[in-house]
Amino acid sequence: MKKISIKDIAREAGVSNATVSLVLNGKEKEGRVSKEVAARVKQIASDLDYQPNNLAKSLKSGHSYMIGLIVADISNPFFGSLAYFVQEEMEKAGYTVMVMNTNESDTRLEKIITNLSDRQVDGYIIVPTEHGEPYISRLLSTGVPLVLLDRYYPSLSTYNVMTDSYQASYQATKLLITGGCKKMGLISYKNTQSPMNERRHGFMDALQTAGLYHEELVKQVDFLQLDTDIPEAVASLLGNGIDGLLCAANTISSKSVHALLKNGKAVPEQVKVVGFDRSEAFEFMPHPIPYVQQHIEAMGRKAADLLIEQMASQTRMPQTCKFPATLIIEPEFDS
Amino acid sequence: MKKISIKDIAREAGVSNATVSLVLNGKEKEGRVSKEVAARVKQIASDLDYQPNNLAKSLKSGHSYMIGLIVADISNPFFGSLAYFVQEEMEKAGYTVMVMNTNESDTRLEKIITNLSDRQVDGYIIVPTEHGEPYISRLLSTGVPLVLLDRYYPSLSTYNVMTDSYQASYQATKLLITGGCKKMGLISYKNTQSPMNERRHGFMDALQTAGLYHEELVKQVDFLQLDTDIPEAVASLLGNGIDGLLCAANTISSKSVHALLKNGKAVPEQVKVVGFDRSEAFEFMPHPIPYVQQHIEAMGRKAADLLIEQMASQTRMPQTCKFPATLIIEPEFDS
DNA sequence: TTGTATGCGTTATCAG
DNA sequence: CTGATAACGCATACAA
Repeated sequence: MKKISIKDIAREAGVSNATVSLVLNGKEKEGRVSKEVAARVKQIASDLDYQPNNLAKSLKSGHSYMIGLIVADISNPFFGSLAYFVQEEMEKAGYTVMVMNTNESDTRLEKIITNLSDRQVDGYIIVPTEHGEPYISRLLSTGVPLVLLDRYYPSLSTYNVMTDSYQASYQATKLLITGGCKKMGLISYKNTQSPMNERRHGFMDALQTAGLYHEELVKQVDFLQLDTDIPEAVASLLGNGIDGLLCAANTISSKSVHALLKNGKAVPEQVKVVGFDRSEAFEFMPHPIPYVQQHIEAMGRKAADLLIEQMASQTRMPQTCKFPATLIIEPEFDS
Repeated sequence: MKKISIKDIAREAGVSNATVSLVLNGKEKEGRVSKEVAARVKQIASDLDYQPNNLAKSLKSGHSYMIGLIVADISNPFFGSLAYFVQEEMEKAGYTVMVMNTNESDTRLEKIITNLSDRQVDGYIIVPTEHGEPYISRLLSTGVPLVLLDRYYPSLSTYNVMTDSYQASYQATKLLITGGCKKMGLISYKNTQSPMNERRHGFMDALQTAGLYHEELVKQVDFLQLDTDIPEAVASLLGNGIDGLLCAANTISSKSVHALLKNGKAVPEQVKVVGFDRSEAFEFMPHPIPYVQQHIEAMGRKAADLLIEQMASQTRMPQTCKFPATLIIEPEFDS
């Protein structure tokens, strides 16, 4: 079952492969090929079930119509959904999306970039890892179209698409304050990147404005050790007598609430909780947990559009696009 | 910032590109190239930051070291995790994984296959859609290495990797029975493929053996309309007076429990529930929901290994690999 | 209107 | 030990 090429068609049709190429690329309009020949070639191509070799096409044309989407954790539905929308949007523009996974590892990021670059992808949408700046920087200097998603490096002038985490966090914290909390804690990731950082600052600023800030109530947990770090953080916060808690990521929320309940605290009667992004678990709480919702679809599509624009125009106008988050307060659940 | 090629190195080093190619591919051992030349070429290559063009390599060699992983719903953590492990395993063997998403659409499956095939991928791991058989069949006939994951078509002789859904379902149903349930319902997807089908039959057979089967208690809901279909199904089942419920997919479980509670039923006091795969929500129930756990990691790795084996040996020994599921009963949660 | 020749970046064959 | 040269499949400038 050998693959058949333009040559095979040319031989079969008794014309040159140049002619075949013209016909198959719809260039016969330009007064180039006679109707009869065109028809015959097309017929033979479909008879032989001809499939063009895009590798060769890309080699020739210099672009592959593939873009790389590099996410931090493909098993996290947040990134899964993001990937979904990016793919949908890129598909409309005729691009194929290769989804790759770093699992938050810088070395993997480097490898993946090398790999994709070797494969001549036309552009990148990247959720950068914490210390991946050098690799992104190098990529940037090659001039290849690039959009950073969900996080960015302040030191680099890139296209960025993300949630306004500061605003989101500030808003969420204010909800706790207006709800009557006097002593609030935060559990965030041990991560210095933009979103976590902004979430911490939004929290701290909101509290400072209200005169309620306590440094020791800002906890950071390790992405890879949630199961031990979170109960620990919660216990510590309870020791400090908190009556409110902000969880700075979807993966943190449910485990934190779980720990609170284990410690005999009623949520929200004794400790009010607000989270980032929805968790399936929330709707089973007698009093559902409010959360700030990121606009995943909008971000995914925007990132795709910015990339498409770059690839089309071959120019760069770096911009940071921040989407506001929406505070969601679900109705009471009457069981 | 033009890409530099073997030619550039050759010119710089004053040798032919053939020599450069030899050196860069580590073929200098075979008594082919002198040490000095080899060293110089390597030096220049790294100075110029040479990156090989894998497109050209693939064109020449006929394989791309890329494989396509086609999943049904990339935003579902089940497939996200599967993708994670497939990727990890393939990476070890030097392959890059392109993750693609059908969103359960047959036409998209067709498009994706065409697309990947155009790009000369070396193999496929596919979670097939309900009516995608013709496309898989066509692919199979080209002789390209292929593994079906999670689902399969009985009519096709393919490598298949999946959970033993029948056993899982049977086991789960027996748990309900031994728990004292007398009238049990099932909520599954409106889908005729292997896993759903087996889950239905495992359920029915377990009940029939116990003399407790009632045809009207087997419900099917639409993948795209869970929010309306599930409450409806639950209401209907409750109208029939069920005291036990099996949910045939992770996406069904939490919504079903939610609907039960809305209807004023205590879980599990009045209605016992068993699910497929873990849901974050489960651990917040005062009495956690037991579930059958699929071995996602094992399946992902196995699928990858089978594909690697096929690609390496160029031979085919179609086999169906069914992994047993594990019944998980979490400890009571004391809040 | 069609064919010839060339090149994209590699690798492989075969001379030298 | 090394260098031409052909070939992979396709697109295109140029000739005819």
